[in-house]
Amino acid sequence: MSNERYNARDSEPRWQRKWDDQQIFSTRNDDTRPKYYVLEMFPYPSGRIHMGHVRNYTMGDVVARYKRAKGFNVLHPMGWDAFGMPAENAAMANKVHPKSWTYENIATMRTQLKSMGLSLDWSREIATCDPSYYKHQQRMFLDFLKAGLVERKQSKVNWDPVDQTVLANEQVIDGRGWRSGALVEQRELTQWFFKISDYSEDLLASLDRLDRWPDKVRTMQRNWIGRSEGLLIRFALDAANAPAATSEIKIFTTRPDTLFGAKFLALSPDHPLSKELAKSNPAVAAFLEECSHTGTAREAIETTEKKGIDTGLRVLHPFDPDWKLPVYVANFVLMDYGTGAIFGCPAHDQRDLDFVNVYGLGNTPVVCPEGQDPKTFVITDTAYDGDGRLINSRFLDGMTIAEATEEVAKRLEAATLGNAPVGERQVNFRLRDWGISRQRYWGCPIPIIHCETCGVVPVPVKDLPVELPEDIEFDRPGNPLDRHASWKHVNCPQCGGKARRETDTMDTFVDSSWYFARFTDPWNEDAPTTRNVVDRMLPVDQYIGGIEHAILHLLYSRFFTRAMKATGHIDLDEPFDGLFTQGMVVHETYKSASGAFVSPAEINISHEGEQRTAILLSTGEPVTIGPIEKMSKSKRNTVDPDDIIATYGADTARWFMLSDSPPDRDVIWSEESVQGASRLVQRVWRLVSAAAPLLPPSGTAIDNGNPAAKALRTATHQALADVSQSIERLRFNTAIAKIYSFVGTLHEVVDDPKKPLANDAALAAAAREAFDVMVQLIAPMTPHLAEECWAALGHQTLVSEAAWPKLEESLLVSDTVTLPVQINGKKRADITVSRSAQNSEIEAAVLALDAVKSALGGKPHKKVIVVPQRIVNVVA
RNA sequence: GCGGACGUGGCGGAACUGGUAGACGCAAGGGACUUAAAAUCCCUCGAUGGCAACGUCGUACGGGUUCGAUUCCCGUCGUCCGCACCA
Repeated sequence: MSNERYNARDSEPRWQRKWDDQQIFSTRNDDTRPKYYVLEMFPYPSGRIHMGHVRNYTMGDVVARYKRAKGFNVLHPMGWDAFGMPAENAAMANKVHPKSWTYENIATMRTQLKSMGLSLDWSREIATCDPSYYKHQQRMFLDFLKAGLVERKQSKVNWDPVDQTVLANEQVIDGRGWRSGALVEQRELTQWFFKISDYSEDLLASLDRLDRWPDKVRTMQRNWIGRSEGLLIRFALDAANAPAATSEIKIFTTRPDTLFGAKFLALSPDHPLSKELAKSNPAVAAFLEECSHTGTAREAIETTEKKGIDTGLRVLHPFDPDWKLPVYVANFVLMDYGTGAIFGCPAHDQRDLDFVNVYGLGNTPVVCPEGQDPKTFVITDTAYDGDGRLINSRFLDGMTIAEATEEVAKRLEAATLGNAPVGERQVNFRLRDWGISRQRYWGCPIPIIHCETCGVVPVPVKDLPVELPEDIEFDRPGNPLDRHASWKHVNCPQCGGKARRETDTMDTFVDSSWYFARFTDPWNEDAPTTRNVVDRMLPVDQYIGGIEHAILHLLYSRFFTRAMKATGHIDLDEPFDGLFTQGMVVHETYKSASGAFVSPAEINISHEGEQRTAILLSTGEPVTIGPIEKMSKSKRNTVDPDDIIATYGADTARWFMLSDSPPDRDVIWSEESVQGASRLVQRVWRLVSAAAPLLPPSGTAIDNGNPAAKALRTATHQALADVSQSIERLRFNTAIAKIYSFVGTLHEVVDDPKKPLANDAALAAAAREAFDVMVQLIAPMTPHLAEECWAALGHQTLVSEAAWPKLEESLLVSDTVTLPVQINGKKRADITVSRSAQNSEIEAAVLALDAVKSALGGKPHKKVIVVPQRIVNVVA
């Protein structure tokens, strides 16, 4: 065999140039073949690509290359999610302009991505920070505004004191900013909102149809949208001490059946009535003040006791005007869910029970578990929220929860208070509107002008884009746009008078909510989309990215697509037909004796039997091998893709990323496994080099009558079938395993000491087919190696442009089939029978087997189960 | 607390809708080639008993359904993820 090693460093740039020169990956919008849109979540240009990118883009590239070979018009673009805080932080720290910082990073990362050999259409590259992109985003903002999908309102917002900006609910994790990690504060600000809640019902219901999404993501979105059905009940205030302007309190409940167990009503501290009462009641005012200091962090919520204050108000029970309930303000009632007020049924709600146990209001059980004697059913410290039948509830007694719920709803719908019904069925959602205002410079300006006389005035479309000024200072915290000397001072487009620009910019999640649509025609300067193009190229057929976007980005994009539909920019509801969430790249951690983390490049690992020990290369001191964790700079367990590509080549990195773990699970990066991948690359090259001179031209007729040739063909087409199916299902690790096996088979053929390839024309012809197919099978994963092998096999074309081999299914079916024979479920023998054998024939043949006879020991068998083409089981 | 996923050799993992458990890779051990090393090639590799043929056990644990269970059902334990005072 050839001793010449495959030289990735020489080969890879050569093939990349060739693909580039021939523009084979640029996609034409007028191509009439069926389209297939493959998209990986576009990167934030942080500086350099990391292994997570390598994994993500390799997976997408395999799908893109495979679908291209299968004859689809594949759209596989790349761009940059280029606005965001880090650019401003860099500006503050290093005195570089966010724009130049961003574009320099893009240039670096583009070069890195190109060195991976991705089949991307770079002619469609976009950066969201480019005015040619955000111009259209501003246009859509104005369209959404006109369509009533944008709202400006004062609201309590999550304020990140470190980044000095507002955060959406989705961006607050455990009470902390998702980026800064700072404890989030509550502030009252006037903000722009996208009315995502208009689509709550649709966003929820449509999840059922997204059957090519992971269940996990759908479940997370369902929980986030949080639909619950219940009853809105209006409680009349006891006129004796009701405030002048108020005669009722509205509450929302999902348990109207427990109405006879009510002990109190409770208002949120933020409820308008609470605030009203505070004006004349110092005790209430003091309580509200106390509540405003309670944190929103999870720990604060868990440890805060249930507290309240009796307002002195009383309400009348809807079914009994003589039954009066006290009205409290309570710290555990949320203003932004339901009506901001509840009725408390302590026996069947733990929070209510904790509350009454503090204030001594008692409880009355009204739902009794089946089989329990109502007379002995007592609630003390644990509320009962299970099934049962109603007790202590007058006309509801004996009903199930569902029956009682329905009965209460019916009666209260029929009853009136003033001239409106007392009860009203209502559906509530947890999902809030999406606050998009950010007090930052490096974002898309909100195209609005505030005029003293005209109020809020949209920037006329002809004046778009509203461009960011470039002369900007980052010497102080806060929004630099607001401090700019001239930028915000403009004339009102309506009256011409003095006016002020909106200085807030949009949340960067707006930028990424429609980029997939822009990729379909990034050249259109007049509109965000070109309708006859976007409607044909979308939806994205396969979207690939990290699970961390399960709610934020994926929910926003689903909303944005609907809003674009409502404003005529697209005809589509769901942007992503198939979604795949890939796992992380993780690595061992290492610590020196001093306890500091050490990077993998600084150490050497040696084996003593199964023991692994590590030492520091520089000093020889021992290093502790720590747990496997997500690659991160702080743990110093990162591996730079550039180093790997320089040492082993992009194909090795790609192959490794696909091989070890299922793509949705974490993959452990290890030096040994990378070397395994590298071995495969070299092995394929050696094999092809050795075989090429012995093979007849492609297309040479094969004599299937030759048993060795037939066997090889069967192996070839089995591999083709298995690998194709694995790629279709995104099971890259099993595709890789099949390729390893098939390469092993080819190795046996080439390495056979009898050298039949040189002497057996039929086998050589079958081997030609086998090698051609093998190279095509590896082409989506290791495209450079595949091109090199394809050329070595005498092809004048590019394997990247070759059609996927045609499967000959007849080769996969043999005349005979070997069935395992079990006795009582344990395998004892094999039997080879004709494929068309009748069950009775098989049964007789099996019973005649020596192994079966001896296992039965002369005793009769009970029965024989024959599963055709699968297995035979003898029941003794 | 609620919801979801998962638990298979020394390790990553495979096993289509219940049908030969451990494919493929990594690590390890033995051997060939070499002056030597690297590279490459061959063999072994779940546990246990046996010289061997072969047998027994084995997919977190305990039950169940079935001719047959890693797969389905019930319970227990553990790990991970998401949400969380949502009425």
